[in-house]
Amino acid sequence: MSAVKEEGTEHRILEAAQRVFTRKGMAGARMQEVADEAGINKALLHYYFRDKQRLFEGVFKGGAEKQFGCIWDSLKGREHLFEAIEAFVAAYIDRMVENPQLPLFIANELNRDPEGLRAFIDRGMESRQLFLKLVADARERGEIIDIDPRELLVNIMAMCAHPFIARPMITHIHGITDEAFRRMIIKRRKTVPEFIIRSIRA
Amino acid sequence: MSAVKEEGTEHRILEAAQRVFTRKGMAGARMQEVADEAGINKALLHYYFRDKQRLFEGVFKGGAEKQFGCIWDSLKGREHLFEAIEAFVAAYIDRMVENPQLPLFIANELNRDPEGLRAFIDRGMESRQLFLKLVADARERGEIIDIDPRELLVNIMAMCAHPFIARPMITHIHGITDEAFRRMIIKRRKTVPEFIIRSIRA
DNA sequence: GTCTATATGTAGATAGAC
DNA sequence: GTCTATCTACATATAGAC
Repeated sequence: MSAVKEEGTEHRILEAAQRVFTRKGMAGARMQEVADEAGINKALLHYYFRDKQRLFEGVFKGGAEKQFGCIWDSLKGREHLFEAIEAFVAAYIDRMVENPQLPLFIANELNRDPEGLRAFIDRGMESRQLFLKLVADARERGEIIDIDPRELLVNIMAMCAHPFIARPMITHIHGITDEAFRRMIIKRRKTVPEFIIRSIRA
Repeated sequence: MSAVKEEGTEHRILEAAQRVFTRKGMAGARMQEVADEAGINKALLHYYFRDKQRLFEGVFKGGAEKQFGCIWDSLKGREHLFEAIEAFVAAYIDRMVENPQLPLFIANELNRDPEGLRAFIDRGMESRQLFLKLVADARERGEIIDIDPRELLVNIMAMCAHPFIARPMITHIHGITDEAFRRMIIKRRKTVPEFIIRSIRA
């Protein structure tokens, strides 16, 4: 029983911490709130994760890093640019739907400590190379116009991530409910790749 | 001299506070840091702005709200969609260049307290209406394809704001310097409207 | 492994001299 | 208007019982 319980508690802590950290950010998060949400007390938090920084890293390694990793992985093995874009956008949006606070959380922590999360970013390097190659190939075949591939990647990620980052602004200014927002996001799995490909097709 | 000095100090405080708040967010910002950066001490901060919350509001009213306001204003008086998009993107990027931390700051505070900043968002309502009308007109004239105008607006804002929000990620993953980043942003004043218009042109 | 109680540090805010 | 010194509150972290 003890082994099971240990895993169970640690897991509950990590899930609670992920929620609190992504809601409030590193600075705004309270250990007490994490403890409450995990159904334990503060002391036990420190028992499992010596201090706040290590708890944060525990969340990041297990959660955010893995989620973003599998977005990049969606590019692996693709041979055609358009197909790669569709897969990437779908993977990106699906992960964000699972954890809508993630993009803002990442943006904040990357801004707070750019060096600390270098390993996280580096995970995407290989896929970035593949993406650049797919763009170059498509360009050579005359399928797309001449465009800076780095800018293209920025645009793609912008259209995937931004709705989640600016969600309160979007729902308010367009006067839509959370449910309507969700439907809009689902639609974007299709409309975003279309939007991008229309723009770059030769 | 005293009147001048009062204005001078209050102004220096607001500028310092804007920098610290946008760097660290509301929760992460320290009154001490604001005081240091303004070249005064904490007590004087509280003399000018009773507490942290009011200091925050002082910064927001005078700075962020005004800056975003003039982005929306760039749409006023436009009669053609493409021209409006070009003006909007240029205004958006120019304001962000002046204050690169602003988008992340806004995103955070909107997320923290959606109701509190309602007035801020509402400032854009009028221009939003105009934008929707310009899209409808262009659609009627058969100049653009059939697209959800709200999604279009989301895409435009995404491409303007996201580079600033994800800046550490972009510079690191593409291995570019801050100077190269700046050049990329300047280029985007032109390339983003082109990208968008290519995508929606009938 | 989990709790209660407590120590320690720090940030926001005030008092009061000049 | 500006400062030094101080109070208070709260968050992180630890000690120690069970």
